[in-house]
Amino acid sequence: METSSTHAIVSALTKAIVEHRLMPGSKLAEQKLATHFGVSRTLVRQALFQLSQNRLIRMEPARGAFVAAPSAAEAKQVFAVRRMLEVQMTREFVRDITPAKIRALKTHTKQEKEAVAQEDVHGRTELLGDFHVRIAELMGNYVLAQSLGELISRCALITLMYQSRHAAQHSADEHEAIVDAMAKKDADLAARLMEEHLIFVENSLSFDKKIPTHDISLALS
Amino acid sequence: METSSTHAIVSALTKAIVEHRLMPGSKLAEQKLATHFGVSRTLVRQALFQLSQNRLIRMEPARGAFVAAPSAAEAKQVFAVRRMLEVQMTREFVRDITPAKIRALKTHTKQEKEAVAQEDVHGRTELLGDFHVRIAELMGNYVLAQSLGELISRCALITLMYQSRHAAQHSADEHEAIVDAMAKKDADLAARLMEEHLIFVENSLSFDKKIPTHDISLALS
DNA sequence: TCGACTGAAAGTGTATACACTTTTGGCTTT
DNA sequence: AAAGCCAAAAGTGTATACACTTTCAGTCGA
Repeated sequence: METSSTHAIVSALTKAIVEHRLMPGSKLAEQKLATHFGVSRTLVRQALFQLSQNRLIRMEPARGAFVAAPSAAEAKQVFAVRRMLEVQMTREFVRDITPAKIRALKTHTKQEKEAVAQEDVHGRTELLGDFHVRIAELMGNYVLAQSLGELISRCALITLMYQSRHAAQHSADEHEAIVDAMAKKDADLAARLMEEHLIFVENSLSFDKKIPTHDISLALS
Repeated sequence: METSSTHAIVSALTKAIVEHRLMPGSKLAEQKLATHFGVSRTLVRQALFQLSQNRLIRMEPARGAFVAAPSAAEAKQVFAVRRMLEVQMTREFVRDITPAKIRALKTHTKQEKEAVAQEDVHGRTELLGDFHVRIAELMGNYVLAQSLGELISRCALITLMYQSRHAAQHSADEHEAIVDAMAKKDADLAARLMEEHLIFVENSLSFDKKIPTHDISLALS
């Protein structure tokens, strides 16, 4: 099993949703998606099921699939989980840190700054999210990396936090400060900075904008 | 969408896998499952896809689905994530604790002890896992509760930790000690006990036993 | 006797068919 | 003109069909 067609559809839709090309509430009609991707509804349905498990879409009986629009309460819960996970992760990362790992993170933050400077909105959004996943990967804990990745996707869906250049710059700076604390092997400081960073990101949530895109083909092309 | 037939199949298979009625490596043939549940392969496939996302089964292209047999490395990663999450969860739980929540947990540990005393293997396994999820639910964080639930299912798949009456008794005792520390609002102690508890459980992992059950109907009936 | 071929059986992967539900647009009625 | 109603269109839910891959038993050859 494990067809790669389905995976391609999931990836394309995930990207579109996370990048807000498909807005929360948009309907995802199976036949339209099937035609767009050149496959049958069967594969589209598999992809939609997968996305609904990741909470990126919501499926209503006999009504179809819609891009999820998480409530403020749910957003707070997701961020609370991220804080629990990432504060401890930061501590444990510092415990087994190596020069190579520090270099890897510094390379990453450098890329972030470049993306911010160049107004590369797509690139920077992805990089800023990946920073957190990257730490998990460098620890060698891929279970953690995957779980975090899902939580972060869910966050990206509900926040427009990185939309403003200013917020992105702020996040990139905080990432840099975290890496500096890590390099000094100051676990307490790094953990505290990580917590404050996540609180900052959470506070930049905005729940008021809703401009649904209904044109699936446009959003995916 | 969101058929309840599929959900019933997922639940039945999850239960069978977690309870080790279906052993790691067992093949899950679609037509056999379809016949067993009285549905078409379509619904079975949906259920299998869902289970593969939860990492309870593994799907190989054109070869089919098999009950997952996580490696020792993966098991360690899962437990590492649980520790990160639950130690912090314990702290935050104590912060907003109420008498009602303490009562709820005490009721739970009481049930655990009864199940242990009565040698109710199924009941105690479920209760011992649910203790951790219960804390998340009492915090009102259902995102956390769901994530933890998945991690715990994955643990149950790879451990036979609760199989021995002794280990179960030990876990139940540790749960009680954690609740006592929580009741005293001693967050540090509760968090430390939770960490030690998870380390104990992890250390009681056993990777040597493998007695595959291939008879699906028998395991599910 | 053992290993390599072969063809049938079993099983997976995708598409399609069809029943049933929701949606929609126009028509009637007030 | 607005609200309600009905039929057609669109869409979802499940089953089935069929092509292709893997598995396996039996046979042949060394």
